[in-house]
Amino acid sequence: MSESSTPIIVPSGAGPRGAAHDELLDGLNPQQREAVEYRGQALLIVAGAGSGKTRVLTHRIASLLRSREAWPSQILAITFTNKAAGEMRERVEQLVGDSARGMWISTFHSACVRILRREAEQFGFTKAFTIYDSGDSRALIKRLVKEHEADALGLTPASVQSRISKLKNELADADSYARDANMNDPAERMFVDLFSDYQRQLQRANAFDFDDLIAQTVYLFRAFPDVADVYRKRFRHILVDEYQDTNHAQYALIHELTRPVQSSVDAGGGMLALMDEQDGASLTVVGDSDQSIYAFRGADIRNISEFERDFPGAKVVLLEQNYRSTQNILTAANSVIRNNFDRKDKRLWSDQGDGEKVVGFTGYSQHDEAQFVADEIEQLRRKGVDYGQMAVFYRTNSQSRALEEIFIRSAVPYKIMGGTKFYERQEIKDALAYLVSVANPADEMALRRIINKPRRGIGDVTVETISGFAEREGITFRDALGRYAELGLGPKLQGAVAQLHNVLAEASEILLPSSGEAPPPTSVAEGLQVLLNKTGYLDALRASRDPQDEARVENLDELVAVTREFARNNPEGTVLDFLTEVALVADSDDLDDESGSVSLMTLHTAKGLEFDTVFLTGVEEDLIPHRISAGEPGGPQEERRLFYVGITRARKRLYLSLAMTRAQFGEVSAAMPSRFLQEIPAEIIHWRQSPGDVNSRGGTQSRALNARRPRDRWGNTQQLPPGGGLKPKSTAMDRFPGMVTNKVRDNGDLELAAGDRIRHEDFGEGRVDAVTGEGPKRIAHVRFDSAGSKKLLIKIAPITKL
DNA sequence: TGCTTCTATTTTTTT
DNA sequence: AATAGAAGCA
Repeated sequence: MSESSTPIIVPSGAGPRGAAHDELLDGLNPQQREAVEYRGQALLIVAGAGSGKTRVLTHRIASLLRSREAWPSQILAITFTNKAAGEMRERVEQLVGDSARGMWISTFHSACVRILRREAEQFGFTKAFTIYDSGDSRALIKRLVKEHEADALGLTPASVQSRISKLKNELADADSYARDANMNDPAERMFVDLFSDYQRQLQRANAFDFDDLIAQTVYLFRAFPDVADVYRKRFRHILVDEYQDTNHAQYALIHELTRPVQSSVDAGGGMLALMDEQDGASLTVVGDSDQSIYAFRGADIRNISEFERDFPGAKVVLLEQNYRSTQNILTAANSVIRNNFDRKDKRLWSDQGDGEKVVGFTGYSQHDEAQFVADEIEQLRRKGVDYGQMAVFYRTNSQSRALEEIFIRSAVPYKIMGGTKFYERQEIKDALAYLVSVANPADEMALRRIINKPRRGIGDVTVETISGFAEREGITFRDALGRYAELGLGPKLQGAVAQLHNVLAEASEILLPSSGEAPPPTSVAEGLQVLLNKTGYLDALRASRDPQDEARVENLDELVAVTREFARNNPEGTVLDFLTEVALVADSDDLDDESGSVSLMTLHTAKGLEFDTVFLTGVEEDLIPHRISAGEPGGPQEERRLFYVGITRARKRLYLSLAMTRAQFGEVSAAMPSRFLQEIPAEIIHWRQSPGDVNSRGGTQSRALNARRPRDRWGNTQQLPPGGGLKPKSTAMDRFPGMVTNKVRDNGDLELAAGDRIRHEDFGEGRVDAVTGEGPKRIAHVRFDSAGSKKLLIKIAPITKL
């Protein structure tokens, strides 16, 4: 690439990289240094798991800033999660101090929202646009599918949604799709109709869905080169983390941003004084194709594997030394990932020594497995390992239930990352829909959601009446509410509509004062409370006899607390800023890590994190690799990468566990050990209880237990125990002294003291060593005669005092 | 319109 | 097993 004829914005080029840099390079290995110091248009850092890539990235940024090669405002760093962004910002701040302020360090999505809020007016949106999460867009699609009666053609809301999402990630729209589709097929025609209708509705509601945030930004840049140039001139150094997980739209966005700027400089008086070409921004990407686990949402591994082709002259740096894990853990990881063909061979190594062996365990049921995990956690805790340094991973969110149940009973403090998100709860979505209805009156979806919550007697019929009126008059649905007297409704309904309208108007005055003054920081909390109280939403919940509604009230209290917290952190923040944050911040980004608890999360959420001790549970066929992945192209390989990601999160101790039977859909079925287990060399696994142990033949072959299930899928029923039948038939149960049944009770008032003897339904008799905690959280520390020491939550443990 | 009851479906992963 | 949606009835 040609040298840039450096224009105004770029600070004077690099001075000799001397003394000032040394401390930034301290403690880095030669490859890491190279990655920090390289200066050029394009740099690919192939960073194996635990190879210190965040360190390299932050030091690279710091190095650019310190040498005055870049101002903070010229740096754009993109990560995949808000949490990663926050961490990166913090670490850069540690290196360079306050000057980190002006940098953009954010996710693709938040960066795009920021750009779109500024530029929305360019193409038919307002800056008050709302962001539809997948639930919102599913609701909209569902309505459209119904209206078009598309189900008759075999189109379900779910399938339509995922197809639209995939297409958007490929930057296709309804028109471009229609050009290549077989339009003789009525189902295809219908899909195209739905797609374009969906897009029309979004536009009308002044809303973007998740995929639009990226795709529409690309569209904006392509349609308005002047706008794009503003950002191209501004961002001179772009850094992208987890590049292997970018999809086509994200790739295109990066491409647009790194284009050379071909712009005229306005010399004043409308005269174009000189044409100036400036090189595109320098691009640094970091990634590891072995950790690509988001193909299902359009991530294209080719973005990284063809980087050198896309950016000719790109420099590639390989980081293979792992600073995180012991050699045994790395050996396990390497020997698993090796089985993926079509990958560049890469071997992580460590100089930390072998460390402990990987521990394997096979439980009878998922409860049994969970009990093993809980016991092991307690034992490690007694040895001084912090709860916060232990994590439990699983493939699917539903697996967290059994773990949670046992953890509660065993008084293991835990937190679940991700999963059913706070912001996806009904009552929270309702409350947010109220805020949206005020902030973005064009959003009919939000209004429809809350128009009859709480019950106002406004049903489908009335909604359609209002909608029809709005259409005839050419006004928005929201405005139609304001003209309640003209809707031709009965007096009761008219009153209900009028009341809703008035509350919305009142909240609007608080949140977006018509005087044009900036609302005070407390306005969001205030507005929300007005909406919840004066609409009667809270009253309805309080009056309800559904016990769940009590929890809903608490959740709403918490939401109000969140708005207050938001106001503290963002004194200038408006209701729009609040809604944006809520839409884009996943629960896994929860920044206040309660360091005193064990983290539970899916393997996907685990990416990018690390823990001293990792429990990888449910290592079974049909779970990992997941059954559904088998049919998908590249599915099994992606599952293997996912397993690999899980293994490489562990620093010192890795546990792999599975269960012989697993309950799913309310039915218990036999489970088989995952094929991935066999890929790990036997000598580095120490099986506390191997699948072979539980196999009635006592063989080493991995087979499912012949549990007393009539529907054992191999048709086996019972077999003789290894000993040849001297003892009565051994059932699998004999081998599980710690097996757990599924009973929960309430012994809220059971009084226990040290020295008491108790009987536990699963663990037998034992002696109480100590009682700690208060009230409903009282915990008994019990030494059982046969099952060892355990902590039990007295309130719910199945125990009786003897 | 709203409540109750019955039925069908779900669980792959997420910004 | 749990829940959301549909259908049926008041």
